[in-house]
Amino acid sequence: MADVLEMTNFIHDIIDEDLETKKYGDKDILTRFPPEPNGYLHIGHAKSICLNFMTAQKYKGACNLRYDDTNPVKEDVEYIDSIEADVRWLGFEWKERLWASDYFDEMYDCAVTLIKKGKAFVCDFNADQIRENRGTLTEPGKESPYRNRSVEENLRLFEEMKAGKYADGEKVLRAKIDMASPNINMRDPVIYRIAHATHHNTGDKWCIYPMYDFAHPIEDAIEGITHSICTLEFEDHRPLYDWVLQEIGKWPTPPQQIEFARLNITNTIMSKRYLKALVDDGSVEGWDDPRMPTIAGIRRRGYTPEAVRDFCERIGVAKANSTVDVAQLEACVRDDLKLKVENRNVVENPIKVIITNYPEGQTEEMAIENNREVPEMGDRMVPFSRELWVDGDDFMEVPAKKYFRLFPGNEVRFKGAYFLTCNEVVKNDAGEVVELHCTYDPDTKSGTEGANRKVKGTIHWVDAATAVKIRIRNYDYLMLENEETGEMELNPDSLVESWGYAEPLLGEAKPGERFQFFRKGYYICDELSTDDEKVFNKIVGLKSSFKVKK
RNA sequence: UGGGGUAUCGCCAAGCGGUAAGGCAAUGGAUUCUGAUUCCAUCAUGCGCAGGUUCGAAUCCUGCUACCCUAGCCA
Repeated sequence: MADVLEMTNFIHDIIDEDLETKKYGDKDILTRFPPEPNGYLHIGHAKSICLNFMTAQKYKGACNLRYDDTNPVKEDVEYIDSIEADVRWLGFEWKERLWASDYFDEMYDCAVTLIKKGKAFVCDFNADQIRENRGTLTEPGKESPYRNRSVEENLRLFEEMKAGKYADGEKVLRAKIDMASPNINMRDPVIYRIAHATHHNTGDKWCIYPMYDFAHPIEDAIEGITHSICTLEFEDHRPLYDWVLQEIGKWPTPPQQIEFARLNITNTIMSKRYLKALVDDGSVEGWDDPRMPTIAGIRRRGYTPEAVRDFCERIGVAKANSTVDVAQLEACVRDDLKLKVENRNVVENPIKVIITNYPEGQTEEMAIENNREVPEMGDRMVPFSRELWVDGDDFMEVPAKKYFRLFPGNEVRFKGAYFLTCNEVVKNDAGEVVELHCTYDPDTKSGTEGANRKVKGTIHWVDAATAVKIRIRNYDYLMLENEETGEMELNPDSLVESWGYAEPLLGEAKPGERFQFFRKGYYICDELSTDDEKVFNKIVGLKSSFKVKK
């Protein structure tokens, strides 16, 4: 775990001050996580979830889960289940689960209030006309000719909009603020639009729907949110957020919006749109493909919620745009897994080892610790006999510099067993190494005096007679940064399937179980596993200062 | 070109006028029945740039520069 006493950030500073000045009286801190139900949550959302829920926890307050479902044409209930599962998986429980659409009545009343105050008007402009009159970044906009309609007329027209008298786009309700404002969001923004669409929650009750800028502050205020935390791009919207609440005037201590920088990670694309494209064109196997940065994906990949939470704490919260090195995430995963997970012997690209001086037909049960760092995990018994498999990476006919595993004439320790010396290399017609003839030193059995002799290399092995064949899905980054262009590109080698031999115990692995494959990395038994074939996903590799050059 | 933000080690990030935390990465070394882990050590006379104020500035002032957001009836 990160060696941090207590994570704080600038948002906590703001809250501390608000508490000090009793800005919200004796009210508890209340935050909210407000996803729009239009896709799967990703690791970027995890940052927001952790921020909102952990901040609430820190101040002994609470956090609501609220679906921001104000646009019926873009949203779908199919995402609801995954969103809730993801938040819960991360280890958080919301105070209330709410829908923005439940406030449609109240929002309508708020709009009427604005109209009555002369702060909102019905505009007959279409989208193009509104854009043409909005002005530019440097030039002020022009006021709509409908801007000065009487309160009575506006009331009547808005009522008619609600009643379905007009087609989509025919009229909108606009806030009457300032067409000359340097902040374009304040140039009479649209706050209600007409959309004859069936809403997943309210059905056909409404044909007018509030815009985000109008709806969100009201949603927050109704729930009594104290701190409405969102991402940086909404900074320019804050004056409008405050304006809406101020003008409606129903809430004496309105919530305040605070913005922070969204998460970017190297070799990772966070765009929902892009991720959806990968799913749709078959580049990945689905939203929960273990290579995806979605929460569903990293869960299936074998990452733990503890690791993700730790990551979110370690990276901090600030307002500077940044891109976190993916190694930071991986470090969190390794840190969490290393003390939780048992070791297993697995070999890939296997090479047969025959111990020429070991009695035929004999088998010994070798005790091997499950996790050297955690003795409480105990030992397991692994069969050892005359014929074994070793990993293709653990033998080099011509050893590289500083290579101290198996090569002709070299003696190495077979983890938990004996010292073996490679004497003879047997190749097939194609010149590939298929078999190694070795001799073992009977006086070096693990746990005995003779095993204390120093030897440079220790490798793992699998008993050939009892080996279990498994399928291994080795993952690399889905996206890679092109070194020349800096652009992110799909990595064609993001999934490399292989097979290997495993010690017998692994044949009983259950989906979801995680292991460290000795010397290789962390793996999780995938959902695809059957009794006949076990499938393992690579979670993350071990750090290694030695790479075999092939 | 208006407005709003942000600039501290390769990557995150503390710092809020008293002389640059921490994490990741990297490097060197020790231990090791995983080249893992663990452990020790190294890693910004420097805080976008240039001036100024001050006994003292990453922190205050002035002027620049770079990057991000912003002209949806999306959120």
